[in-house]
Amino acid sequence: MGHRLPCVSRLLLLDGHSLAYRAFYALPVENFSTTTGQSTNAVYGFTSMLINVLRDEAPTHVAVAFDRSRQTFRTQEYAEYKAGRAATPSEFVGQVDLIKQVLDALRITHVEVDGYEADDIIATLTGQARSQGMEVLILSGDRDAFQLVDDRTLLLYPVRGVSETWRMTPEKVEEKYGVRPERYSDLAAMVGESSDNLPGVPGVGPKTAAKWLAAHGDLSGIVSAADQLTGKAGQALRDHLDQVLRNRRLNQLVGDVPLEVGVDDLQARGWDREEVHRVFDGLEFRVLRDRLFSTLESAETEAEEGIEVEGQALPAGEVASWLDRYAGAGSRTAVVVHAAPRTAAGPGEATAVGLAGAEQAAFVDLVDLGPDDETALAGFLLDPAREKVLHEAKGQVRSLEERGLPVEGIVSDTALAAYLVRPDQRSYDLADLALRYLRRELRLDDEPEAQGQLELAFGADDTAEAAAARSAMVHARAVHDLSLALDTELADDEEQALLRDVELPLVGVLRRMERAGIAVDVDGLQRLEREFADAMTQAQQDAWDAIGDDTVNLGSPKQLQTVLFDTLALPKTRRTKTGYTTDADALAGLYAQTEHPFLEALLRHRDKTRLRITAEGLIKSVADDGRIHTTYQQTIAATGRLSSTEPNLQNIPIRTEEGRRIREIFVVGRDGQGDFESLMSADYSQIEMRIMAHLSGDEGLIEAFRTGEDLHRFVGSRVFGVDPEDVTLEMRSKVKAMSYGLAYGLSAFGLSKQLGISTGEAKGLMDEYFERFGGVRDYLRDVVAEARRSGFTETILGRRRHLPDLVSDNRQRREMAERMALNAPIQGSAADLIKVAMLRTERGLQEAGLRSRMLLQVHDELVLEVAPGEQERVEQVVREQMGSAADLQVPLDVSVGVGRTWHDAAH
DNA sequence: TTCGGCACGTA
DNA sequence: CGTACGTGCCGAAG
Repeated sequence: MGHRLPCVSRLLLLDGHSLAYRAFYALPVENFSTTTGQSTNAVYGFTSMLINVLRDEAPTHVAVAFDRSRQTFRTQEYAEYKAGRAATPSEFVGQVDLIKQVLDALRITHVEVDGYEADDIIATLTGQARSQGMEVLILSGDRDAFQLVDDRTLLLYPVRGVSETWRMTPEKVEEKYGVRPERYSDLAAMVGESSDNLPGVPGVGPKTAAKWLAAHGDLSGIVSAADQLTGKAGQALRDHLDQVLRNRRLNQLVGDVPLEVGVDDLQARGWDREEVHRVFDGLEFRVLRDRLFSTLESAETEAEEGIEVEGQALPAGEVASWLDRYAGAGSRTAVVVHAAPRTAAGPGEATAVGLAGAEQAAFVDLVDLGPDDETALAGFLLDPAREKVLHEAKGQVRSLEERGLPVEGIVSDTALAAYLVRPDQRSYDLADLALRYLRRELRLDDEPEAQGQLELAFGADDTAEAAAARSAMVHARAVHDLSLALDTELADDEEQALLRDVELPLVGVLRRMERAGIAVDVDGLQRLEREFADAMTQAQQDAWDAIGDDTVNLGSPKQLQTVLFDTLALPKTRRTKTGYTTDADALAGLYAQTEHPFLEALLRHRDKTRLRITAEGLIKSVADDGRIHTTYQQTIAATGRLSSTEPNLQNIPIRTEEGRRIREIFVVGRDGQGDFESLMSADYSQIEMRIMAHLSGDEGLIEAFRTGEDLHRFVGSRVFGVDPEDVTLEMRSKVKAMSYGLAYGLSAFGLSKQLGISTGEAKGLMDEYFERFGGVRDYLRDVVAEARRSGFTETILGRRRHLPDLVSDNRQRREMAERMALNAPIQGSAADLIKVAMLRTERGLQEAGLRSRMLLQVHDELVLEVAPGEQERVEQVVREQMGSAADLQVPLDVSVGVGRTWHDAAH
């Protein structure tokens, strides 16, 4: 795709020292060291740049030039050349040798010559390459290299860290400095170069120098005309003429350095895989090694081709024999479903399936399926011994079930597997996965490559049916091959087990929960919606009255800003990208300062609007059975949590009394067998804090949970040094905010903001906390350090999240990744636990022969519908199964409530 | 019509 | 300058 074909030889030259220095100062040294204490930030940054340029530019020849010593002809002429530089930092020492080891492993030539600088070597090789008609790319952070740029010699000049370079063409040099590249050294001689300790002419900057060069051609022209130069700058030049000419001699690169290698010796060779592993292991560069292998190996592979598939649309009566021959027990068969479009009445019913085994694919039309074929297909789908793989199995199975074809024996879901491999992708689209893991294009329809053998099966008469069959079989082939490829991509046995024992079985649980839905008191909901709407209108009128303007749209932040900060001239709030925030926090702050009635009405309007919209959305979601059926997304949240959509039932209000009223309309309902008795809500108390106690092994926190005392009271007594009974409500709430904040990477600043206290007080609070709970402090520090080393975080069940930004040279991104690394094991382990709890609870209910069923999951809470007479037994199952989902160093506390509505079941 | 930004609900 | 989500509205872009 991106890389060029090597018709013309392309030589890539790197300035090893300047790039290593760039990297050293761009990446925080404290974040890059091996367990033995060797600093590696310069090696990391250099190697990262090297990989990027190899990937993006696909050179045919490569060399890296290094300075050998500071003694060169330049220091002989001018002792102060490059003097005044700070001594080489001790952490940098030794990294250049490590870089050379990396280069050796990659079989990239590096060159250094006594008495010359890297730039001179680069100039010499550039000259040789140009005379042979090669294109040249130079990657250097030294501006002296600008003089080498021409229409076939491009300079990649790093800006901002190690991830961004400017492509310096002659035009770009001229745009930046006002002169062509061949005149850049003349300009630099006058302007000076502080990094080389070459002083410029006082009062002469790039603008003046460029103007003179434009007028007089080059530096010698300027020298000849020096007497005619006007102004102070002209006089200054005359006064410093010797210095300018000396600068010019020094910044002239040497084009004839005696070298032992020639351009032909620099041809890119295959790299030494074993040596790469050895060197990268020693450097503890796991992320970078992955990147190296994936970028360089993909460049080596052939251009992507389409999916090849062999198969046919099965004629009537042939389904059984095809299945026996190509989809027997012990082999793996991909199933891809074509479904009718989803309607208001329900999900789309399956109309056809594509199948693919190891060898052959097939297409089965379900619309006019004969009884024998139906039996054969149904038997195959239901047989757990005949292993099936699907992509996004939940929806596919749902369509098949609608068609009366239940499925058992699913051994992989390619979307779920890909999610476990890389949990923070935006989508797991089949075509994307095929490209990424199979390096195959998932082409459809008129692409001849995808047709292949299929032409034979359908002949020239390419009907719509044939196209559908082809598409289904190509997809099935992709799913089959992907499922094998993804098996090997899963990091280890633990992740395989996570897929097999947790995520895959959960698909069925979620499907049943979605199908069950939750009953709704529609009349009550409509009354509520009206009530909120009326209150909203009233609030709007009050707000308009307060400012004497009934044209302002209170829902428009832009118009609100005009009212607040122009018309009312209130104090400015926190900045956003487009202006000043009007969020509830800021408005409340303004109200506290000014008590302006508009603010009160506006906040009330916000509240009521929100509630009305929530109620309205729920009304729209009620299905014909009087219930709301959410959809759970299993591959969205990078931490491993589920999410809920259409509608989202994981963000139903609970914090305010008014909001809680919405929970009253979620009520106990009935199914085909009759009425249920109640709703039951069971949640883990302080699950994330318990996981933090477990993962950190902090004795204080573990004791807190084992004593069974109120957690925040216990922690408060330690932090404030008082007896538990003397912990005031204020102390408790501060400690509570801090405890939860810690799991998100909260800073003292953030804590102070939230609690409305000074940063100093917040800092003191955190220090005191960490003093008392040192295990937590150590854990939070170590978890980030470990993730930085390995490149990923891990949960209790081995769910990984990769965080390459932990080594970003961009501070914002790096610190964001650090907070993610801190939070992911905690939030993710909690997600692991509740998923296990769901599996066990469903199995427990089933084994106990109970009709009661699970309806909702809200991260740490399960909502169940309890059948008459089953309450006690259901509670026992739920407590037991949720409580034993994992064996932690602290008990898992489950609290249970029961009631007619979700609100009443809260506790 | 599409999309980014804002605001806000939950754990 | 606290993590993870989904949704609705506005207003600028198309």
